[in-house]
Amino acid sequence: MSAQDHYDTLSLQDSTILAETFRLLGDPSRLRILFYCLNEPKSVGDIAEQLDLSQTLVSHHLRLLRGARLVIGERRSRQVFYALADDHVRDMLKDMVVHIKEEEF
Amino acid sequence: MSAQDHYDTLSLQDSTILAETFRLLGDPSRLRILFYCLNEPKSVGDIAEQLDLSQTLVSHHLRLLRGARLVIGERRSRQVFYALADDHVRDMLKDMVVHIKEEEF
DNA sequence: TTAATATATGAATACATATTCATAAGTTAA
DNA sequence: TTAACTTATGAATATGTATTCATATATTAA
Repeated sequence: MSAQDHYDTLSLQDSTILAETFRLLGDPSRLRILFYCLNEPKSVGDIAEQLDLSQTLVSHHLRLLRGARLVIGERRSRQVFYALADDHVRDMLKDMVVHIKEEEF
Repeated sequence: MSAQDHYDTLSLQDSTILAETFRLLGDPSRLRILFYCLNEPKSVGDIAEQLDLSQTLVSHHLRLLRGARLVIGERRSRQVFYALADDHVRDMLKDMVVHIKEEEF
């Protein structure tokens, strides 16, 4: 993106794409899943157990996150390990936490 | 936030707060409103006209955004001008666009 | 005051979605 | 093969929410 590009007009299409990502981040369970997988891949069962969510629910959420390319899954024998899709997603999440924590409530 | 703090565990409370913000950003109309007000305050009627949204709908969305302290409104005689609440919100939105645009789809 | 303009609010509706339950599908061990 | 383990999927439900309509509130002009 060049320096002269501006952000103040968001096309209908761009806003829809961007909103879709935000919408997926707008659920506490999904956010916790993403942050739990932030640094290293985690298995579905591990996620469910550590975050105290049902295995079924975790699977459903992971499917949505996969569809938006926020995570990728890799099968290792019986288990499937999920990780953030790339560093952009990782940095984005870290940035968001910084921004949120900087707000005084 | 100090350097030794980590991001990989998001408490239930933190995830709820963070998700609430993301959820609000996860709507195309609200996103467009926020970006339209990114650089200078805009009146409700101006927003509605330029984004082709009903005045009522814009008001409803602005109320939600106000509630989350993402925007602030200032009355100038008959009109009310809305602006982003602070630079954190502004930077956050700009960062997100950069991240999204960097993804190759 | 009344009229006109600008914004906000409450109710109603239609649609989306988070969660649970039951069960299927994939993988490994016996 | 069967059995155990792990993950995914489809249906059902209950809750949430974006949008519209009608109307109220606030401000200014006449």
